[in-house]
Amino acid sequence: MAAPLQAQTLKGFRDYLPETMAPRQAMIRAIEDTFARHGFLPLQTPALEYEETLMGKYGEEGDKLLYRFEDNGQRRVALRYDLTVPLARVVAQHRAELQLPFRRYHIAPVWRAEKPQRGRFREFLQCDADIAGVNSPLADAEVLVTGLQVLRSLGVEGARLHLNHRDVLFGLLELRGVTEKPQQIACIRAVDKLDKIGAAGVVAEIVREAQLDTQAAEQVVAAFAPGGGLKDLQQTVAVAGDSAPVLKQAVERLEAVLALVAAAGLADLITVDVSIARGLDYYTGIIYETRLTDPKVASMGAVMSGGRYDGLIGLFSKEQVPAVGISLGLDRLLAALQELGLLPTHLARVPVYVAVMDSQVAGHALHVAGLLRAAGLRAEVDLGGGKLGKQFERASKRGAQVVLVLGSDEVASQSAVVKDLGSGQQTPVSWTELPAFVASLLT
RNA sequence: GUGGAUGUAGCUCAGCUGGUAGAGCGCGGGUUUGUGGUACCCGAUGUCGCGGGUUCAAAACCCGCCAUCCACCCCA
Repeated sequence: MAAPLQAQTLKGFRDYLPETMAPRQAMIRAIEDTFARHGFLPLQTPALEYEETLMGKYGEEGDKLLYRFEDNGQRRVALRYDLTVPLARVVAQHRAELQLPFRRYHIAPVWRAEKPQRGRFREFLQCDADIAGVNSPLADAEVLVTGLQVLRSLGVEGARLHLNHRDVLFGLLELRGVTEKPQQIACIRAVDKLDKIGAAGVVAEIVREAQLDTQAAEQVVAAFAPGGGLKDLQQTVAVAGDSAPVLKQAVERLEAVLALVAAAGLADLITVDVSIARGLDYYTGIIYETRLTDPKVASMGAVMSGGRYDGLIGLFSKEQVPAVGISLGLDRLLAALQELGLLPTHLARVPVYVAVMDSQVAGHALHVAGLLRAAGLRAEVDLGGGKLGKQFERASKRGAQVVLVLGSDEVASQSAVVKDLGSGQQTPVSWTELPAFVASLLT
């Protein structure tokens, strides 16, 4: 006999066994439901796109991480890297059929050829909600509120959304005399690491990467340093006055968005954080990331982020269409929750087990199981046969909560013995009473 | 892409300075009659990641490869 094939998954790709898939699916449903309740409609797009659709949208690094290849018709194609660029393509391509503002949600896997790490995979599920067609604080706030409500509906505690604005970054730098784009980007990259390598480390990196002198670098860091909250920004604006119009406008935008989120009762989940940089590729307005505060999983990075991208759709169309969105990385969130022991385990178990005394009653067992299933209860029928003790053993090993025993006596009286495996108590119940009785045991 | 750590039964791991492998959990069977989980008894586990080398002898030492994890980079 030939040796069996190697059973293996690709690096960075994973199987989701029921133990993780069951809670994962419950989360997906909750997210979808929350998106829908916030007025977003479902959209789906192909996993594969033309290479040129995706190339150059994510920056140098991003291009390297695209899965690219040639299809059987010699077309250059790539697996989607996110859900935002496909959305931009859709809005441009179906512009005539869509009514603006267009609100869509999209839950689907994306692929990035990165080096896998804890909480970082090559295939992972993104859950996005975006609004195309409106550039306003209200649209920004609507998207943020939706995202925060999603986290709430998932029961995620200890998450914090760090909000910033792209023009705050550039405005602060220009105020310090850093006006060259490459220098600005180098500075922003460095500042992004403030909480990781400290102020001195950031100064060093700016001197090295942006070729500023130490004094200038220190000034830059000072502009971002002291926690970098909204108050610091407002103070900076007050001092700078009209000499920093871009900065002023960005800060006003942040104020407006924050006020709206506060009115929705979610202010305590958001803080302004000028050190948030994010990909500078297509973002043009607010940017943000959401991190879990528990130190055990803080290093896994952001679980939900996004921002405003008013120029992206225009790349695919003559018309400029502003847009803003949020993106939740479900598999990273799931990995974090799993590590924190916050995933429910009961979902991967079937609560009702129907024992079958002998083959004579098999048909009746199916009938009884059917009564429960019709009532919305999850039930499985024993398939292994054998002694009743064996069947009970299987039931409890599988995590069932209730076992129904069905023998010829029970069939004769149109009843079943219902045993609660938790308490050990058992009761004979007629078939008509069965669904209600079992349901009462499961609550 | 750069640097570091790890790789022994399904899982978590032990195996001291080289003498061809162990534990716990899990798994299978049993403790007779239509009752599981707890207890007791018995049992099977394995190219010691892969390929070379050193040696009388390698799971252990050396080299290469692969995989996983961690940090950097970047990100969800």
